[in-house]
Amino acid sequence: MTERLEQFLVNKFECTSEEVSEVVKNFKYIEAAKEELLNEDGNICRNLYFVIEGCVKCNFIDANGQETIRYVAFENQLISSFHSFIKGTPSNEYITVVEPSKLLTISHTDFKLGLSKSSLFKDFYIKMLEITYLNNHWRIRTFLSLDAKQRYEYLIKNDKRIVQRLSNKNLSHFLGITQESLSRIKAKK
Amino acid sequence: MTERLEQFLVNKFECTSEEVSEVVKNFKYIEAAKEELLNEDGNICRNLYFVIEGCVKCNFIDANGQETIRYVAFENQLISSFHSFIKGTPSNEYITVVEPSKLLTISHTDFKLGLSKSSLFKDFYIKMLEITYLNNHWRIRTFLSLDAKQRYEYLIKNDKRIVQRLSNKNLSHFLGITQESLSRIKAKK
DNA sequence: GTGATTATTTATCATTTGTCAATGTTTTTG
DNA sequence: CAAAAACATTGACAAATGATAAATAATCAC
Repeated sequence: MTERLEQFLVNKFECTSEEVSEVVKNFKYIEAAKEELLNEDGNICRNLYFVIEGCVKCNFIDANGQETIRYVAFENQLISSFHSFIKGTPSNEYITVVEPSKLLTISHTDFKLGLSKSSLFKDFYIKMLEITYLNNHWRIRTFLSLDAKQRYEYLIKNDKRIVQRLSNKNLSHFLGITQESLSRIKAKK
Repeated sequence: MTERLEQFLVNKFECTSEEVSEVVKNFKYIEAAKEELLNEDGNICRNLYFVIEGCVKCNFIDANGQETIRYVAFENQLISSFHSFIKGTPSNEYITVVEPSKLLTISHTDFKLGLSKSSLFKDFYIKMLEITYLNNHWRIRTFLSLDAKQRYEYLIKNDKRIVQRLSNKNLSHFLGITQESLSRIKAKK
């Protein structure tokens, strides 16, 4: 079940399949049902996930019960409550399965071990952080300079999967607006 | 002029001063005047900067002439148009000096060279990406779940330097609102 | 399949934020 | 120092978004 991750790594790095399997062998395969929580708000996030198939979100609920979605991962994307994973401090968000999913997962312990032993593993980590950076960069940029409607149109243009596969509710929470606002935006088009 | 960077590295890593100087020797000292552009929108950003003293911002101007500030660096912080620096593609933002500044800078070429030669340099890069991740995480989170007033109060509580040292105009552009809105928020308190 | 639950849309009204304009204040520059 | 430019505040109004409620529509659980 690790072909997808291997392929992902081969695409991102120039390296042999032996090197790739050096990284991949540390991951283990799991399946997760819709609405399953891979980590809970308040707990230290000790795992990193790679989505083979399905959809997983990082989300949190504020004092008024309002949900917000910080990040969504589909096929061939990595997901974790990374601030918690990095620092070993409690997370402030959930990791919630959105669609029934097939995942590869690695524990923080194995991750650190891999980093200390393998140079390719370190390169993998750097590449992962770089990809994450680029993603966050655009997320910040769109929030800074676009209104809700423009952010919605940005997603349609640049990340259509999110618009197509998330429910309106989830999509609105990813955009940082209410369901009702998203309904109006879609109606007005 | 490299003591600050050395100290920064010693604080962040457990390593000897010889190891630190291995990284630091690749940086060179420059001074920059207020309003000086370290990189321009459309150009590939080929340098990374460490602020010894002063203040530098990453900002962009939209079609209506509206400025937005994506990131601000003060003393002991790194700054670059990192998406451009990483991928070697044209930047979509300026790097603008806010206060007269003393900086250390390293070219992308020397950075890559350092990465390929020194293991500590790779660790430095990982640490830098992690710090940047944490920063972006909070920036995204506040935009998703807080309104302008709450974001302003968040800054006062968690990053007072930004409120104290930026002009109202710059601060409002960092918060993603207009100067007028910020004025009203401050008046209402 | 049916009832219960959840999601979506629509409408109304309140609040926040943006736009434009006017004015006062501070900073820059010659 | 004085004029000019940039910045900050305030007010009036417009547009965007949130809150609440109600009516469908879709999905889930038994």
